[in-house]
Amino acid sequence: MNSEDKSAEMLSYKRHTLAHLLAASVKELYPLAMPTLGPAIDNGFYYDFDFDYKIDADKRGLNADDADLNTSKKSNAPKEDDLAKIEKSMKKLLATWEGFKHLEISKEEATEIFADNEYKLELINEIADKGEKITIYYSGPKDFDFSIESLKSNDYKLPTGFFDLCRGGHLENPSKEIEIDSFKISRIAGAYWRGDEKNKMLTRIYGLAFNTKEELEKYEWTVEEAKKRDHKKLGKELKLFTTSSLIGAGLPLLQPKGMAIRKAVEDYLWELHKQKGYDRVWTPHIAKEELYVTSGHAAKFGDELFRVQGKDESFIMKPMNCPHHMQIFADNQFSYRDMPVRYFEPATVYRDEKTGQLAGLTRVRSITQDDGHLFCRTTQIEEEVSTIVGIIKEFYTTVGLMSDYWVRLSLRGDDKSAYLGTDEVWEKAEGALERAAKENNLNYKPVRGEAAFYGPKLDFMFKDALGREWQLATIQCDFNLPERFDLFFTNEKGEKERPVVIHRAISGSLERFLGIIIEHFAGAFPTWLAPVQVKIIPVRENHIEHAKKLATVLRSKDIRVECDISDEGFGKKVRAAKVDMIPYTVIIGDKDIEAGVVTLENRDKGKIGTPTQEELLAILIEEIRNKK
RNA sequence: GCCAUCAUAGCUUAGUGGUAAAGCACUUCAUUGGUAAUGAAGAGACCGUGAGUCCGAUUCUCACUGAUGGCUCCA
Repeated sequence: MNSEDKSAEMLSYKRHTLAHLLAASVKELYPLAMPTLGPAIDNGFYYDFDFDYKIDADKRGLNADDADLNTSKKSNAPKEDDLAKIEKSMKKLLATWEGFKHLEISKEEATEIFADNEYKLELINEIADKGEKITIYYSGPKDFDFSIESLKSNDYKLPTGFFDLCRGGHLENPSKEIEIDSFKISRIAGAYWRGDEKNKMLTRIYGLAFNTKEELEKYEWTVEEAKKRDHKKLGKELKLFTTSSLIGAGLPLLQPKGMAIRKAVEDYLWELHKQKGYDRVWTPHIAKEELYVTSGHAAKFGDELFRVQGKDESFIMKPMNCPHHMQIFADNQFSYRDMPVRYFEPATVYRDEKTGQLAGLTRVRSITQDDGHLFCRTTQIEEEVSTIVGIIKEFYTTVGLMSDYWVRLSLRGDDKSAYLGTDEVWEKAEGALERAAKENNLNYKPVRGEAAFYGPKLDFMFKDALGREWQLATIQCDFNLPERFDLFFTNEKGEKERPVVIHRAISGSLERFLGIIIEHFAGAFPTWLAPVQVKIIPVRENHIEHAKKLATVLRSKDIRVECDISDEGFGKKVRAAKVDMIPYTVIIGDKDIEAGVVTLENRDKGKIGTPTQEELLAILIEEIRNKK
């Protein structure tokens, strides 16, 4: 083990130790709380408790008042205000924790010790079933000692410390090894037992922990910085999008400035596709349920479908575009000479996501996919996939996200019966995808068993400013839909041949993509994406006419321009342009008008020079065309 | 959906059991200013919606709506 791994391991030990300390403090402050699980995590630790555990007072050695408290309807869980108290208690307790001791016990002994804790019992059974050793870790002062008998008669707390069912991995002497200000309790949240919403919701207390106080502060600073570029905050400040409680949760509205960015992305996407043989199509937003029964989406999306009741018929808001595109294909009599057939449509679909899952632009109920489907022969998969990979690389290189990505090549698992399609088709498709990934030098990882039941796929993962990983672009082979809709074309022999469908999306969803690039650029968009590309500032009121004329000329060249005609001081107008992070500022005053030029400045480069109108146009048009 | 926190003017926030304050933005007037906020005045809020407690609620309680964070990185 190298030193880096070693120190990472020590940090994880420290975090795990703190999880125990948290549980011990909570048991002191809330004797009725039932500890469940508490691991070390990326930035610290957490511990889940059941604060409303129905108990048998006698069994747990508690008095009747405590038991009564536990039967009241109101939750006994601590509130956010109580976290400081818990943290304080932890810091006090830490000084007495000089070590850990452990004891290996039998399943029977463990069952007896944790008889009143159904969560621990579940774990004990699992451990025993796996044939692993059951161990109890006890922490406290140096000269402590404990026996199985003492554990049986106590509720986690022993006179000198705290014990828990645990597999180990702690610091040897917490009181010496943990800097008191290098951890803190950060927040409280609900969490289902084992993450399954069918289970009871527990109360999770999160803590942050790092090697030193400085590292903890650095982490908190990073989080603060990340918040500053949060797309929800910037979207509001820069007037990119808004929401309305009258319209509903998860249904964002794009302001003109947000739409300008989206349009630039959309146009670029189409530009990349139209030269590769794609055709634009358009499909309505609702369809009969039958369509989705045939496609299988009705079963898959279930209660996520929005239903629309007409006078006599009922419809469904489309959750996917694929079935619609299948119908467009089916309307034709294609020959093998026509293949591949490629459709492209940035189309909005609707899914009734759980309200708690909705967030800003990244998780919404109206999703515009830059969707495309192509129909081809198995022999054409590789070339088509390669073309799409090329588009993806070009697109993400342009927006500057290509530097931190990886691609998951999702392949069929061992149980072949779980997948649709013949071995031959799967092998061809998987091989084609992998070759396309290789040829294009993608940083890809094959993952067995990750494929959809209908075919293998390539998923592109990119990281945003907050370090969160987003699955954006995707290329999926589909052997299912052509089957379900009985699609075919005529081959060389005059026979019906089933095409393979390839689903592809480059940005994933335009809403989510907008959110991600807002954070990626922290609002300072490159010129081609900027909602306002040029701000014209007349120095005095009598320069407004010149400014407006120039604005008209720029606008006629499709340059997004704003003219500051407010009656404010010059300095304030300059500041406003900077605050809005507008790429180019053009200043027009007496000096400029006399010389027949303008003063041009750039957000990043500062003053550029004094070009003539023609020169200005050339500079801007060149930059926008090159997507800078 | 569930847990926690929150909701006051367009935005950011202060405040109170007796119907509210400030900054920015906005409007008007003065100012004609060459690189990050000219000055003054004005207008703007039934304090998210609905109910309850109270003589009286924006403030306390409940419900609803919406926002934010969290909901297996496993003993």
